Amino acid sequence: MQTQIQLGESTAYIVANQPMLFAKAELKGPAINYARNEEIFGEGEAAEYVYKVISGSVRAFRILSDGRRQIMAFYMPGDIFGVEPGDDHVISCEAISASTIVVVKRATLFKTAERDVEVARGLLAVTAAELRRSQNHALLLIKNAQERLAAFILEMADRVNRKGCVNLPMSRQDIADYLGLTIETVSRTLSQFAARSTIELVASREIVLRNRAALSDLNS
Amino acid sequence: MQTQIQLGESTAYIVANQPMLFAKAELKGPAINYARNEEIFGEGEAAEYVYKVISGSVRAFRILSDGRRQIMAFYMPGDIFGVEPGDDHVISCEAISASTIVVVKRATLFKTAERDVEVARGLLAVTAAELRRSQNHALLLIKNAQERLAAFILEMADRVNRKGCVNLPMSRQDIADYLGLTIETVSRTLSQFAARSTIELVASREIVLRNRAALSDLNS
DNA sequence: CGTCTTCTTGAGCCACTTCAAGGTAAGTGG
DNA sequence: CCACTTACCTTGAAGTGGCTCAAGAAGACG
Repeated sequence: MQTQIQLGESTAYIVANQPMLFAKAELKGPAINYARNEEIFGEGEAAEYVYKVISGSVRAFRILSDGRRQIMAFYMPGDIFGVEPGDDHVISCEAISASTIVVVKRATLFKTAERDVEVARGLLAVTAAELRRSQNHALLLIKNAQERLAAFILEMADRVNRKGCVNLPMSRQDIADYLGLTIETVSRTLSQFAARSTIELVASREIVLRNRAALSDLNS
Repeated sequence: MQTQIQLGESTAYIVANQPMLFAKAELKGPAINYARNEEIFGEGEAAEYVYKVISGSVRAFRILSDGRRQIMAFYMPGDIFGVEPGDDHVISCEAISASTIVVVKRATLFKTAERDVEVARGLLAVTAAELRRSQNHALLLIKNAQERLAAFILEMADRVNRKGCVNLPMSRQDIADYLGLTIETVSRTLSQFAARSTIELVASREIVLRNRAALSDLNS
């Protein structure tokens, strides 16, 4: 099993054993269902669990004092999240759509890592993948609107690809908060892409890539 | 020993054993001197070593195809850098000023981590600290120019504080590339802060904080 | 069918960028 | 020690990309 990580225009694969974290019998936990927009954990709460998306999707975010929201990441089926360095969560997570999520006690995981090298490696791999993701995100935030959306569409196409049709679980507001733009700019830029046949807006949350090269060019 | 990490307005301490990574006899490596602007490693190179700043300072950055540069982090004495998940560096590092840096073979470190839980924990702590740093950086990039500079000054004040006088090793261009602004906006904003006595510009790279509360207010 | 949410589109505005010029500091060679 | 060079920093004026404000369209759902 491999974990895919975006590196600018190229795509690198690191042999990550993240799934192993949840493969060991002792690390199996219950699957929990979350409703649309339900909070999974909030900023400031004790980080008691580690999570894995089975179905649905999740947004991880932070809120500034004046209400601005920065979405740090989206998690799709197969992704692990909630691994944080400190004892408390500094980010919040919510289900974007109705989701099934496996939870594992963090303490158990860390204790197992002390004696099981595989689990320790897995923990490091998860954290490292998260770091890479965050660094790519920071790189995205210095680009202009078109470039940000191109990067976003390509990222999503890689992650939820179904025969060329990209199905977005999140709203325009979620996309805007992820890309550091306003909802209007997101909408306008997608319309521009559609106007020049770079993409096709089948539905507001369903995109077909018509000209991947044009998007890649924008993705520096 | 503890590692300090910025979390918006509050400051959290995690019991990180990063120094342990370099405390073990077997992990000691040679100290190397780098000249101003000398490359320590470049994007695409094999990640053979892990580094620790003894004196001087370092910038870690990525370059987009059109030449835009994003500085991901600055490293000061005591900071460890170069720990990357993959086998190749995806970022580049250069000495900002003449610097002394200890280097340790990555392979040795990873091998030691297999049997020494302390070292494994240290590796995880370094990576996690880097993740936190990167996430805070991403949060910074959605703010306006004043807020970004306030955050930057406070971060530097915490890291290189010498009796209220903050000595910046990096140029305005470095600051601009770190904050996702232009050099002119950085200069103008600092002048604004000085005009309203929030800071004092003793020299272009020497700042005295006159009104920390005003900066904290801007730092959400 | 009506209500609520989400998305799109338009017009004007503003924060930051771009372009341009001048100032300051440090180093160098005569 | 001083002219000269070079790198770096500051400030001004004009331009612009994305934001704000506003209104309407398209879905989703009971």
